[in-house]
Amino acid sequence: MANQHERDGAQTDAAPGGKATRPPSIIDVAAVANVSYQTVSRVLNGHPSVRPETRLAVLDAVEKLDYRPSNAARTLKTGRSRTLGVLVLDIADSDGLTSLYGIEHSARELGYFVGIGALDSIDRGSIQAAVGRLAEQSIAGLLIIAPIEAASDALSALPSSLPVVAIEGSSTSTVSSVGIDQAAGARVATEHLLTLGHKTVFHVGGPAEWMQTQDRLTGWRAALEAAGAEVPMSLPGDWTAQSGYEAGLLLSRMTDMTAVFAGNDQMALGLLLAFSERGLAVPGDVSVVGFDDGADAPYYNPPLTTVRQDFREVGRRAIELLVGKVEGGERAAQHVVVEPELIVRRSSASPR
Amino acid sequence: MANQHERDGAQTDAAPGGKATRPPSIIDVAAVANVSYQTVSRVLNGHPSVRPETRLAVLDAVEKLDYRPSNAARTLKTGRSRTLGVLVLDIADSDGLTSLYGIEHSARELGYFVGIGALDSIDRGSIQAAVGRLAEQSIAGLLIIAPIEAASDALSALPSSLPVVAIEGSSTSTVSSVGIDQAAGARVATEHLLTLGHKTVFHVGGPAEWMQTQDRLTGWRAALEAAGAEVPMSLPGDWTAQSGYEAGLLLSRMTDMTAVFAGNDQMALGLLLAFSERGLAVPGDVSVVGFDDGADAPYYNPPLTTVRQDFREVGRRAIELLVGKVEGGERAAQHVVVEPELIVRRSSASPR
DNA sequence: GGATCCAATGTGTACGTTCACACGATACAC
DNA sequence: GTGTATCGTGTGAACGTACACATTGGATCC
Repeated sequence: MANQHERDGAQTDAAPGGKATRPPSIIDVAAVANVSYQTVSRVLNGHPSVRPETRLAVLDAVEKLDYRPSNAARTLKTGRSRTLGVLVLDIADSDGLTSLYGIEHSARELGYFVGIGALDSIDRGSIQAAVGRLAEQSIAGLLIIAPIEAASDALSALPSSLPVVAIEGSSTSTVSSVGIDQAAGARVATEHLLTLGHKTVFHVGGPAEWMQTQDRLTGWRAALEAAGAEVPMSLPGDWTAQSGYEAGLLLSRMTDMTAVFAGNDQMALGLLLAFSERGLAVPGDVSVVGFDDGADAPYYNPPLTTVRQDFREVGRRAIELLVGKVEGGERAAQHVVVEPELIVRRSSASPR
Repeated sequence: MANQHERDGAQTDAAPGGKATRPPSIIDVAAVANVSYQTVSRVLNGHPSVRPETRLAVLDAVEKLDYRPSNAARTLKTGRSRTLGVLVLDIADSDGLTSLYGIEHSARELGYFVGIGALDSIDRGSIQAAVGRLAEQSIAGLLIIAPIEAASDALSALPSSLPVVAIEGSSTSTVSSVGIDQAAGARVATEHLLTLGHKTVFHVGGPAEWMQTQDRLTGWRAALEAAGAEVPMSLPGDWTAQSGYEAGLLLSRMTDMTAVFAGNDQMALGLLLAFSERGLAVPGDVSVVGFDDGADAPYYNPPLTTVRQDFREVGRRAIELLVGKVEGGERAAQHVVVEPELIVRRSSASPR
C-alpha cells in the first residue's frame, strides 16, 4: 500500500506519517476559477446576479477539485445547520425503526442531514440530556420517536425556539405530532371481528404508559359499545410475544372467548402459540387480529389478520412537517394523522 | 425571504419574552467566570494547569448559562469532527437496525455523535454519493452496514484518509470489519441437526450477493462433509418469509427430507407455515433451525431453534474499532469476529 | 541574590463560510 | 455630459473555537 499524496502544492501543514491533506476550500475553488471567493459563494447559493459564463467556470472548478462546502463553517456563520436530530427510544421495538428510512429519505431530499440519539430511558432528565447532546450539533429541528406520555411532558420543557415534531405523540400536546390513527385502527379491527359474528372481542393491550395503548383501548371499547356488545376486561401486555403468550394461556381457559384483538403483532404471535398448545384452533375456535402488519405477519401460522401501519409514510410526513417548521417558521402545533388499513388474512373467521 | 430579523441587541442570556437569542459562547462563559475565554477552553478540554478554584468558577458559569460548546466551531478549527457516519442499506431487514442502538450507545460513551445515511441501492455510485453527503459533515469515520459484495468493492475506492469499518463486511477485504462468524454459526446449527440423528440437512440460503449467504453456505457444507453426510442442493431464498414458504412447499415434496437449516428466522417462519399446511409436523416429521434469534423466534409455532446473533455487540465493537482508528490512527485492516450461539428450542428433534 | 523554571492565565490568529457593504462598469435617462 | 439605477464582482468583517505563543507571579536552585 504505497499511497501518495496527489497535491502537495497547497499549504499542507501535514503531520508526519502522511495525514490527510486539507480538503479544498471555497478559496481554492475561487483561485482555480479566477474569481473571488464571494463569487463562488454566490454560485453555490444560487444568487441570481452572476454571469452564466462565470458560473460555469466556478462549477468547473468545483468539479475539478471535488469541492464540498464545509458544513461546519456554514453552520458557524449562519447559526443554523441543516442537521435534524432524531431521538429514538432504545427499546426492542425495531418496527418503529422502519420509520427511520422514511425519515432519512425525506430529509435527504430536502437537503437535510439526520443525526440520531438514543434514549436510555424516558424520564425527563434523560430526554433533556439527549436534547443537550443534539444541541451541540446546532440541530435545526428535532424529531422524537418515543410514544410515551412522559416524553410529551418533557418535550414541552424544551426551548421554544427549537422546532419539534413527535412521532406517535399525544395529539393534544402543544408539540406537533405525526401518527397513525390508533383508535381508528383498533375500531376497524374490532368491528371486523364483530361483523364476522363474534359476540364480543377480548383485548390484549400494551404497557399503560404508551400512547398507543390508550388509543387502541379506546377504539376497541368504542367499537364494542357501538355494537352493543359486552366489554370484557382487557389484559395487560408489554408488546412482547411472551406477554401475548401468557395472556393466551389465561384466555384459553375462558369459555366464551371466540375472538381476541391483540395490541400488536408480536403479542398476537404469542397468542397463536398459546392457543395452539391448548388445542384451540385459529380461526376455528378463536379468531385473532393483530396490529402493525410487520414483515412476518403474513407468514404466521395462520397468516395474521392485522392493522397495517405505514411507518415509512409516518417518517416522511414527520420530516415534511418538521422542515416546514424549520424553514417556514410555523409555530402552531399541528397533528398529522395517517390512516391505518385493515389487512384480512386467515387468523379471523366467523365463530362456529 | 426578505424578512430578516434584526437581532443586534446585546447578548442577553435570558431575555424573558425575547426572540431566539444566540446561544452562549465560550466568551460569555469567560465573562461570567471572570477569566479569559482561553481558560474556559482549557477547563473544557481537561487541560491540567488550571487552578481548581478557577475550574470551579468556570464550571459554575457553564452550568449557569447552560453553555454547550459549538460543535461547528470546533470542527471548523480542528478539521476533525466528532461525528461518525453510519451508512445503512435501505432494506426491510430491520433486525440489522438493532445494531444502531449498540452503535449509538458506544459512540455516545466515547463522545461521538452519529449521523445516518440510507443507501437506496448498492451500486458504487450510490455509495459514493452517500459518502459524499456525509463528507460535507466532516465525519471523522464511517461505518457501513451493507453486507453486500458490491459494498466492499465500492468502499475500497474511498479516500484512504477516512477511517472505515464495515459491519458484516468481507473478512478478506482491505477495509476493517466487525461481524458475526457466520460460518461457525451455520456449522453449529448443522452439527446440531446431524447430532440429533438426521441423515442430512437441507439448506435455504439468502440472496447470492449477500456476504452472509456465502458464509452460511460454507459452514453448512463443511459440517455435512465433516460428518460424511450427503450434501443436498441448497435452495435460494431472499431472506423473506415468503421465500421460505415457497422453499418449504418445494421441500415438503421430498421424501428424504427430515431437517432444514434456514438462512434466517424469517425464512424459517415461512418453512414452518408451509410444512404445517402440508401436514408435516415440526419437529415430528421435520426439524427446522433458523438464524438470527430475532425477538419473535421464541414464540414461533413451535418455538424456533436458531443461532443467536448479538447485533448490539456487533455495533458496539464496530464503534470501538472505528474510534480506535480515528483517534489512534491505526491503518491496518482488522477483522473482529463475534461468536454466535446456538439456541435450542422446540423446532428441532431426533427423526422418528 | 539573581537566574531559572513551571504553573496559571491572557493575547493573537486562523479555520471556511456568509453577510453587509463598497466598488467598477455598463446602461439609460435627462 | 453628468447623474442615477442596475448588474457583476470584490473587500472586510464576523461566527465560536483551538492552537501557538506571550505574559505574569511565585517557587526552586545555586
